[in-house]
Amino acid sequence: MSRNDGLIEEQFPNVSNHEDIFSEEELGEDGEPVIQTHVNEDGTTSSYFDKRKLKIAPRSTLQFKVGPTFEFVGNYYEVYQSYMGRMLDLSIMPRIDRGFDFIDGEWVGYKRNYFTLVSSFEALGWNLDEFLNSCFELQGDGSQRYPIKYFAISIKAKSDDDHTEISLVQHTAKRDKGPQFTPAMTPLIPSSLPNHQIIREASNVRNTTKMKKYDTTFYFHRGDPTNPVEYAGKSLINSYPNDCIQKVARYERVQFASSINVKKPAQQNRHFRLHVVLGAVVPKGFDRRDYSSDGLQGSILEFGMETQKDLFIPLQEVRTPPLIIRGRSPSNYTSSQRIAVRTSSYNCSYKREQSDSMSPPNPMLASQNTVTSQSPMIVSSNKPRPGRPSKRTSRVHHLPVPLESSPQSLPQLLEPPLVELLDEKAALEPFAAVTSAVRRVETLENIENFFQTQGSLELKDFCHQNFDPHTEGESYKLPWSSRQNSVDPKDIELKCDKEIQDNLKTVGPLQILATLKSQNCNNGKPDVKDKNDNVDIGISEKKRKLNATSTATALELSLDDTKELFDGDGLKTDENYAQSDPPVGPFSPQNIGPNPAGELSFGEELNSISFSLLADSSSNYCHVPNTTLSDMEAVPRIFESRVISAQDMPNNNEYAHNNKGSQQEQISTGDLLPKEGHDAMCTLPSQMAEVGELYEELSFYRH
DNA sequence: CACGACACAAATCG
DNA sequence: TCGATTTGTGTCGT
Repeated sequence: MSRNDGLIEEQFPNVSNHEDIFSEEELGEDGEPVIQTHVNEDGTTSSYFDKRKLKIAPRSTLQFKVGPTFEFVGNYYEVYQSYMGRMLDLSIMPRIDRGFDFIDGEWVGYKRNYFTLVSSFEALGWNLDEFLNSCFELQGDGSQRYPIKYFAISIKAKSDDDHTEISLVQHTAKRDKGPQFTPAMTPLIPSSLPNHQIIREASNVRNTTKMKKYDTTFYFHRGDPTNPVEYAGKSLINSYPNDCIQKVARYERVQFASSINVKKPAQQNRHFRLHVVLGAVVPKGFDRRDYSSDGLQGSILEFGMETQKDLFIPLQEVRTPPLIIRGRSPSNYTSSQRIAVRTSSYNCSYKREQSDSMSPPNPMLASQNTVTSQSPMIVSSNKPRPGRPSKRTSRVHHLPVPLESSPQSLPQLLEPPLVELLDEKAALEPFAAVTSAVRRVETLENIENFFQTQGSLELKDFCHQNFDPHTEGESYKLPWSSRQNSVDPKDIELKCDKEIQDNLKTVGPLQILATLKSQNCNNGKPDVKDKNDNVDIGISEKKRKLNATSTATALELSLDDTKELFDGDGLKTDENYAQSDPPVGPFSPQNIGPNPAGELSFGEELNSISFSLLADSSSNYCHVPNTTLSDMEAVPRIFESRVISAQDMPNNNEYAHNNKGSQQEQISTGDLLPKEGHDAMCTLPSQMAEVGELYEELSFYRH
């Protein structure tokens, strides 16, 4: 992992001793937690934070988070096993793993940022081999049935207001340097849905060993000699379009089209929904006479080459609750929130009084704050902001920042709260706070003091209730502020505070909400018996253990003094398909409301919670035959209307020359996808019609 | 103000 | 440990 491991482990033992401390640190000016953390099913955590208030590094694992639970939309056509007549009971299993935060009761995404949606589906009651060895037929509108070539999943976005479809765009890891395409329909076989953590770990794998490790999780290789099962020639598995068949549809690096309007004319937020559709692909002869393309039956997609068109017939559909997409307005980023932050804190007369006995703000210190600090509370930065070098970088912070400031100068303003915070802390604990032009270490006491005395007025009550300076006697160092306005998840210190909100665990800057219900399970799982029933259906109640062990560097938080947090079954409201409006987040009222006992309580099964700050996937590695390697790496891409030329790829030659580690994967950008790569083309962009349009993307990866 | 394009920077990957 | 990669987002220019 990283250099911070030691720090975390070293500090962790202290956590249980300071449960009552750090009650406010994680609270912002408005009294809301800056980060709310939800424990996922697999022990990983989803940290929801408002990008207007807190900027997190682009590659931080905190950018991965489970999104909203999907709700059932409907079942459409029915599928039966050929000859036997057994009806298929299908269930879409989707999950969003990046891109949506639960903020103030709404699911919020960013137009400019990627989101990840993954989905698999299951055929209830079927053994995979049995399933793949069978044949299935689609029950048409009439009495006729149509042979199913394969099953597939597709995704789409819709406006929740007018139900129009919204374009989605997918990028490769190369983003601007690579092609863009619409999320493609993905032929799929039944499979379980990999954990959120697996999706995280597998999100940017280039290492061949690692790719092999995940191969069986995501792919089924038809014809793999190591597969003991022999499939009949006419079985379903043999009618899939490629030998490499996906088990999980992974839609990564997806964005809403940049052209969408995220607001209604009246400036209200538009709401969108992401839909996942499981369908069956049948030959074009499908009789659709009774079909209304825009009715509840979903939509039939026609695709394939002219000579052999196939139809994607929807079988089941699920969707997210309404989503808000924030546009590019500066108001949606921290850079625009600084005035608010500063004024509310900086102008606090209460704080001013307190400051009398302290050193005045020290702008110099802050301006040179290269600090190795780590509090996520520091939403401020004293470092040049990302982006192009500012033309105003010459600004010197000699004086406390004035309250007035033009929007233009804003980005360069210091964060007064930080400035004061640091200085005041230094004044309080001069011996503990190492104040250096380049480095500064803060003590917990100082931090506490700051928040107690400088925190927003709304927090005062909490402060008085929970603050107990005597429980924290030692120089428990909390590296303070730091990577500027970014928060390193590894820097987050875990602390408990069972009194703030009964079932919210305060973990340093994080609030861990331990919940027995997962928003991921049984998504889109309709009542199996009642097809075409859009009504809310029962949720299968899978008891989940919260003490899931994480493969990551996990911090076990002792909860000896805690009891039942939830009563499991009674709290699974966000798995209730009927509750889509308002959207139900991970923090349902039941979850975050105080409980009568006034204690944090967890389910009986919960003895500990593993907070996985950073997943160390190394333990998950395993070996897989190398035979599929070339396939795995042959990721096909198209470059839409773009002509790939020397101009477009000025570094092409360099790539080849620097291609030390890779064998022959290097393929010039203009080359067609090699033969063996075809089987790996499970995720061809939907617009791709000809192999000739394919370009090897490896050149992008091999530098 | 919105969007395409380019740029920077910070964590991850290998 | 360090260079390459990936991705949030700052910024310019239209």
